[in-house]
Amino acid sequence: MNVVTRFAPSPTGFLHIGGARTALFNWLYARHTGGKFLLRIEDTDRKRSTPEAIDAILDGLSWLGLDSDEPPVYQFARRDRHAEVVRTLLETGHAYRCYCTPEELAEMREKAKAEKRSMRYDGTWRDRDPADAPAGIDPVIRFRAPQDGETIIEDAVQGTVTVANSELDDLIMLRADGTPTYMLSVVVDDHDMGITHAIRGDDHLTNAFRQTQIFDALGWPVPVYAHIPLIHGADGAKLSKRHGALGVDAYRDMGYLPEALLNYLCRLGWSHGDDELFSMAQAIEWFDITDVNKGASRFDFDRLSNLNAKYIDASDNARLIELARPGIEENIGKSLTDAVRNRLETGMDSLKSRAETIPQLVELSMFYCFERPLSYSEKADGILDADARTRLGAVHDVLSGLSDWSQDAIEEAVKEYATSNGLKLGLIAQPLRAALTGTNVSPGIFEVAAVLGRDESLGRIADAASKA
RNA sequence: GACCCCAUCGUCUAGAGGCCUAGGACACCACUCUUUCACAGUGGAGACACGGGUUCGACUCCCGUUGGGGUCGCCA
Repeated sequence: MNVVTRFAPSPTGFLHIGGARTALFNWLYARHTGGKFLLRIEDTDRKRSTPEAIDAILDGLSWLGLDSDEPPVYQFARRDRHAEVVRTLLETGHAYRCYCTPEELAEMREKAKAEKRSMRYDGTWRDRDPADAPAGIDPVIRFRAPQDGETIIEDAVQGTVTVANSELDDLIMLRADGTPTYMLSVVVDDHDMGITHAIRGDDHLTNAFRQTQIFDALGWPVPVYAHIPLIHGADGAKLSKRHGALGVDAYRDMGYLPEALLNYLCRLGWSHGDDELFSMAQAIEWFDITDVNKGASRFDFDRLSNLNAKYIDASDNARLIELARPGIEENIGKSLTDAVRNRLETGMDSLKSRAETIPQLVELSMFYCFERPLSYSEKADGILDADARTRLGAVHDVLSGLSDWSQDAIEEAVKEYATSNGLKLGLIAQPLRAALTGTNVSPGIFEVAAVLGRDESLGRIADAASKA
């Protein structure tokens, strides 16, 4: 079988993290099987669908590299086809017109709630004579659902799930204004697009029963359903903005790399033995939809950050500088000079192993970018007491005499000075760090001095030595 | 409330009846490395929700309880 999967978001907001994972699993499964991955924008709700949301979703997918094999299908554009299918259903007796008003339905709902039942359309118009139709009311068209027996779905993730048909009511397929509803459109589009596997969130599980019934009424084959568990927040409750239900663009802005997010998302509800860090190429090779877990998992920023740190460390320096540049330039209020860029390029190797996110990388890099005189952090300020400043003055003199400004030469000179004066290296290294970086946290101080260059280093040391 | 689904360390998970003295990763704690901070390395603490079955033997199978989640729109 040629596998065809799809991601079918409704464009009512950004591409959130759960949607991203749904897209990822569909994409992985299609790539794994050599099938196709399609995209369908479910924009039949005209009131809530926006072009901005469509762009946000498309941007999010492309940032993650979840490319679809064909241009997206816009569901609303297919409304005539949907209406046509409803007409067929009407002709074959699988559908009927219902003249209940929204108010009457609301009443029904209220009553059901009061009686602690779930709301089910009572079938008022199911077998009623169309001649009874009240004037002036545009009817909706409902599906004539089977009332006896049960509907079974063989879910690739959830297993066999059965529900009594008496639990399901006659859903609306065509609204009073003639537009199709989701339940009908999905069935028609999945069929017409040749979808073989519908991989989607767990929240659609109950919809699968009704969609199965519609497929059956139409005599169409039902796709393989795979309902993947939802992602919860850190507290186990539904994902809210507070704990991660953000658009993928927010993760980009927070400084996460797409490959880190992808790797993390893969491990939420799916695993390949003990493998934690792997490429999408490996995931494609390993992924199978039947290996997805049934239980919901919680979103954990710590794990994402940990993964992100590894991907940052593995990224090439030019890319990291580009990613950090906007943040750096905002801090220094101007664009990067070549001199600064050079420092970043040589210093990046030891900078990047310290950062979990791009903003952290920016923060760690700033001391290479600021111009003299540096401002000192509270801790750096504390380190630079009178004694330290005196020692710095002496170190300045020693280093001024160096003919070779290499990391090794600087280290050797400083160490020699320390030993000959009976000073612990820390008493010099820490003030040196404060002087050169304005902070108390940085890569190795001799490396920093080497990267900064002779003039800049000496200048910064002199600044600190003479500071008030 | 009704229906459906789920249940291994705090979190993500490995585990397809004996391989389990339940493994790995994140987080946490200690130590090593680094006279900083990280990275890395070593070690530690930490779980099969509960109760019944089935079986010679259950984390693994069945039932129930509890807990969690989803759905119940002329939204998708």
